[in-house]
Amino acid sequence: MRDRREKLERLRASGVDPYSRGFMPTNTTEGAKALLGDAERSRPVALAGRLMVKRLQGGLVFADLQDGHGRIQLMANRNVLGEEEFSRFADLDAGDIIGASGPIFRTKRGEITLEVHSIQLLTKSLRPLPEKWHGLKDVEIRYRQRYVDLIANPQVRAVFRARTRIIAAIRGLLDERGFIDVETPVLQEIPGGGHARPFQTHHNSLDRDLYLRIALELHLKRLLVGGFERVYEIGRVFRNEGLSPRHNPEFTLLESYQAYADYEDVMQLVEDLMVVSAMAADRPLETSYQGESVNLTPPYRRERMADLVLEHTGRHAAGEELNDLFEEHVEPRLRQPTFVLDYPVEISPLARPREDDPRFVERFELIILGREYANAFTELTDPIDQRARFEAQAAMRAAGNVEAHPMDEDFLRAVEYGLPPCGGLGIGVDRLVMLLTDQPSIRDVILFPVMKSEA
RNA sequence: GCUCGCGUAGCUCAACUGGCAGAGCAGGGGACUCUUAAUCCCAAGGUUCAGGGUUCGAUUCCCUGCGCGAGCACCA
Repeated sequence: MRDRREKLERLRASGVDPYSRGFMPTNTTEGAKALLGDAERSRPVALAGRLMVKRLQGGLVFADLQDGHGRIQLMANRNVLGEEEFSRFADLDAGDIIGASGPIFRTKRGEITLEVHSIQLLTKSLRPLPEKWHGLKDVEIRYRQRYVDLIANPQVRAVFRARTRIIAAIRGLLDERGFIDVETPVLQEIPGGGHARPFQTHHNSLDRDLYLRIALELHLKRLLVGGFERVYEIGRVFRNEGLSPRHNPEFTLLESYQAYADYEDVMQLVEDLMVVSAMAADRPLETSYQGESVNLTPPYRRERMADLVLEHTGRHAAGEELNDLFEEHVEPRLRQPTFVLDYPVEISPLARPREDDPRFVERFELIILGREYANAFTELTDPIDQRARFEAQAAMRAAGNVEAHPMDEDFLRAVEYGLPPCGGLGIGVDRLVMLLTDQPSIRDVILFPVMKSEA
């Protein structure tokens, strides 16, 4: 650090701007490598990136230049560059961002290399890079200073590129099927659509408390009332809960709603989404997660919750007890993709009851490796029933259950205008990305995860 | 919030039952015209997370705090 500050001042004194501009690369490192083909030398190209490793060898300097796409070796030759520019090149530090120009050729060892004919220092780096061989391992620094993680660990960049591709593929499929991509409020008066403690905030000029949304559901359904028949949103939601390898207080949720569909149709959609997502992540359907093999090839097994609980525990149960037994005894044992069907009505205040047995609703979750990846139902469209469900939740709330669903009169008013029969879906995007990039922690798929204050 | 583990140089890691805190890489100086974890020589680099305690002596043992991780709780 100190040495580099001094070097910075020396550079300035010698008339070099250590934070210059005006350099435009003609190619990426990968593009430049491809340019060579079978030729001995290419036309001159201009590349820009971060200098990663420097190897001095007398009158030659080899260095690796890293850009957003990859790396290429640079070679500077004293006899080609001239004494002055050669020593300027040799004086560069690992971490500096530079522009380099010259033709591409192959070294005697066969490495595709740019022969440096001119260089420009674009940004001087004042801090040393992590160890070149072991990279950066300290997870605390990796998460707090993700920029360093991304410089030092190319596989981390690959994970986040895969994340972006997965989300693009999801959008692509939904767009193609006529869903429209919408944005609904993050700041809400009534944080509904799920069971979770919200973050509270305050609007100063309205002098009113607001909450960060915990789900997307109720606004998306209002849009179905309004006449949009297929909508979806991929957006950040916030839940005021503990942290774990599977929980970050802010995370990305996909929710979609499709008029005139039911949960059977949504199961089909989920299977299709899983396939396009895996493809986008370059992940085969027969794959593994953290060493455990899993086959994502549809169709997925479909089982009623009550049947699964009976099978695993020998017990007939209903209501919340059924769900508790399921979570404790069944869910952890469901390793291959399974649609668990027909949840108790008590824990599903927004879902449509089964006609043949109103103790249950037309709801499913997709469980893979003991974890939930999707939650969906045939939506409740009866405003009278919906009001009764909210009132039941409000009673639980009054009894001290802070996560019971709050009453939302405006939502009820919307449903009273007429919500078309529809199927809704929610998918935790971060957890899906974890599965498809084989990452053990949600922090590995969120660029800047929530951390405690730095000491 | 609870339990357990971890915290040593910029980075990756050592340091026996408590006995002078070390190496590699990075950074500094030097040699070297086909290296690619370059190599070789020289010098430098520390609040051992913080504070307290036990001890002749603490990186090591004890307590408290902070941070990180895992598990639990919580989170349908």
